Amino acid sequence: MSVNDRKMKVLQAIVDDYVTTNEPVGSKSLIERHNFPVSSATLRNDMAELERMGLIEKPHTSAGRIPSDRGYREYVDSLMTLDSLSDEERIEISGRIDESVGEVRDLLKNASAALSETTGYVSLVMTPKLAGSSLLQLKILMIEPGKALVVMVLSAGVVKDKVVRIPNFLTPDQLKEISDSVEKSLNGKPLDEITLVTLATSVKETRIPDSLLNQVLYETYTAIKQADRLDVYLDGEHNMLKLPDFSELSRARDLLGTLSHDGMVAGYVNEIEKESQGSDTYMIRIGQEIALEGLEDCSFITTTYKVGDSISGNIGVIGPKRMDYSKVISQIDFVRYKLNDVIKKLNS
Amino acid sequence: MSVNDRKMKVLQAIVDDYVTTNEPVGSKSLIERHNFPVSSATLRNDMAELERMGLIEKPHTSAGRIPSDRGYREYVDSLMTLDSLSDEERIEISGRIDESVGEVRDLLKNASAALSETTGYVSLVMTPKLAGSSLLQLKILMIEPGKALVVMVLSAGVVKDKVVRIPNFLTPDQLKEISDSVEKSLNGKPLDEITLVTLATSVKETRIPDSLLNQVLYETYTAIKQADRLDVYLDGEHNMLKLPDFSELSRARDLLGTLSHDGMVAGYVNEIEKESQGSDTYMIRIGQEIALEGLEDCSFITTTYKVGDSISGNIGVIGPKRMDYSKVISQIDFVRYKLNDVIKKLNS
DNA sequence: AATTAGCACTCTTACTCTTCGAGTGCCAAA
DNA sequence: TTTGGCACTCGAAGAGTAAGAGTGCTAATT
Repeated sequence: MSVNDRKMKVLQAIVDDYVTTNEPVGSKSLIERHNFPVSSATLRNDMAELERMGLIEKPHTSAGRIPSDRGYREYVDSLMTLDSLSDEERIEISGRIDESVGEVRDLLKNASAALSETTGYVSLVMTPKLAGSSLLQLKILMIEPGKALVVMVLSAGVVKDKVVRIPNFLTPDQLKEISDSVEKSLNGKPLDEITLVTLATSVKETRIPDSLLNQVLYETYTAIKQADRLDVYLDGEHNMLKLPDFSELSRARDLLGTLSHDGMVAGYVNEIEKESQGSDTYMIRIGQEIALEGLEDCSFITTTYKVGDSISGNIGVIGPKRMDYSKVISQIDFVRYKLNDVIKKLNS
Repeated sequence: MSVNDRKMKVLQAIVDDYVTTNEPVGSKSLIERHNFPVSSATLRNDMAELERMGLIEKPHTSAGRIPSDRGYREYVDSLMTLDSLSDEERIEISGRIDESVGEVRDLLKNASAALSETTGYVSLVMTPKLAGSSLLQLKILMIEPGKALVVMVLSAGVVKDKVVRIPNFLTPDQLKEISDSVEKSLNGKPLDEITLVTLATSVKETRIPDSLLNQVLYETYTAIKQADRLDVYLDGEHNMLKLPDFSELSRARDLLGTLSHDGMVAGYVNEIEKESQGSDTYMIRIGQEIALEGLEDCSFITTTYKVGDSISGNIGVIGPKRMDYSKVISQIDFVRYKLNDVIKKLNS
């Protein structure tokens, strides 16, 4: 084993130990726990070298070493060995997700709950990004005078709807006329290409007064725009309070404060997804790499789940930097697998 | 002023001071801050008496006094003077709630956000209890072969719907036949009186094979049952970490742990609502009175908002026992007023 | 050149001791 | 019933100390 190889083994051992014990690891305990065929003095030299390389650091002069952000990065990129889930965990997760009755919302919520529970960290599940999907059907149904339901069927079988207000004296027949011509002209159009103008030009020959028509079209438009809204299901925030990493109240406060703005988190996920487009399946951000206040001591692992061919949503975990990356990744992976599976069945 | 009156004034002053300073209040500072026309020694006697009565207590021998749960109770029931909201607060809350676009879900979420933000505590908004409301309309619409949308219009104008699966080869005409007869027989029925049997007997003369029919009826049934599900919007949990009352991590952990089970909280609200049925508009639980783990140092104030005549939902705040009750109550009151208002407009 | 033993040095953590002061209870006088 | 006075209690805060884990460096060894 070359000297360089050993240094990497040392880094790996430091990460592993620190992750489990949450204590800065010193040369002596390193020897004890792992069987390096060298003395502690040699490890001290190696560690000094690793520190020069910026992979580990000391909290203070006379303490052991902890991995730096770059150290974790090296670990995640090159040193980590992926392991697989235990059967109990699979069963636990499967159970949680299978118990969702019907609604996609429940499904995603349950997936998030399952993920936060098995990891013991914060989980994140976002609704699928529908902006790119297209409109297969659109129906406007009269509920009662003045009130209608806009029902949209999107590609990949997603159904969205919204109650809208319409002029009181609009008759069901008139509404049907509008509905039919709107559907005809929008059929197959990607959601993000639909504008108020598209809608307005879609209904041409009609005896319905413009003012009435416009109100209906406007409401329909808002319904369409609202359909592709991203919802975020964060779960397990309170888990963070159990971690020694956040035993300082101020850290916990900052973290939970930021997490409570789920829009911010969602925005960030979209951002990093854009950046790392097409590269790895898993997007891992470590410590300072995360551009969110209060998450400096966290790592953020996200990936995507699929709804049909072109539509996907995000799923991920926010935990302490000091986490068992390999385990968490396999946990996310299984949840994602189950999610894909259940959604496929749901839509088939 | 009789001696007894003064004792109550003293209690009031102690609560007021303790709420603002979070320090046990002693006889001397009491004299300084309020102008009692007596000496500190007299107050000491009064305080000893109040302690004998179980209204205040000492954290330790040589400290000032803090209100006991019973002390807070006395304060809330008899001593508190209600004050009203500042204009800024009204505007702030109004803005937050008015910005909700259309969906009831958004409205309730925003109301909850507004409430947690203005109080600085945890807010709770529950969806209206629909169990008692009745079914005005029910339509089952074919979306595509094998998939249908069940749309329900309930009393008070609430619209609920759910995508359900139906047999693949069921034709739109057959579905319409089922839909029409179901609607006819269920029209006006309270939700909680509808059972699978009711449904089954509603469709009698038909040429549709039983097996197909039953699947549709069963799915419709689950859609109806799901309609009256209670959702809970808790917000501002992280606010509790800012309070000195929860600077002990373990308390904060227990509290947030319990709050994360929003089903538990919802269940508790339903329970206390049942108990205090018909009494006050506001239900206030203080400290140990709250039968939820981790909320021993909290108070829980709830009230109801209205959707139409007979339907109502719950809204409330969970904060530290040591809160400005009068202020929080007026804040809840205003949010509730706005909520009632917006909902009325939405349904009109 | 790489490894090792040894040793002086550093820095945190935990504990003890002390002091300070706010607050109390109670007594005797008004 | 109220008040001044006083001894007493107890927590909070600060200082000092000892223990221990870990380091870096030097000189010897392989």
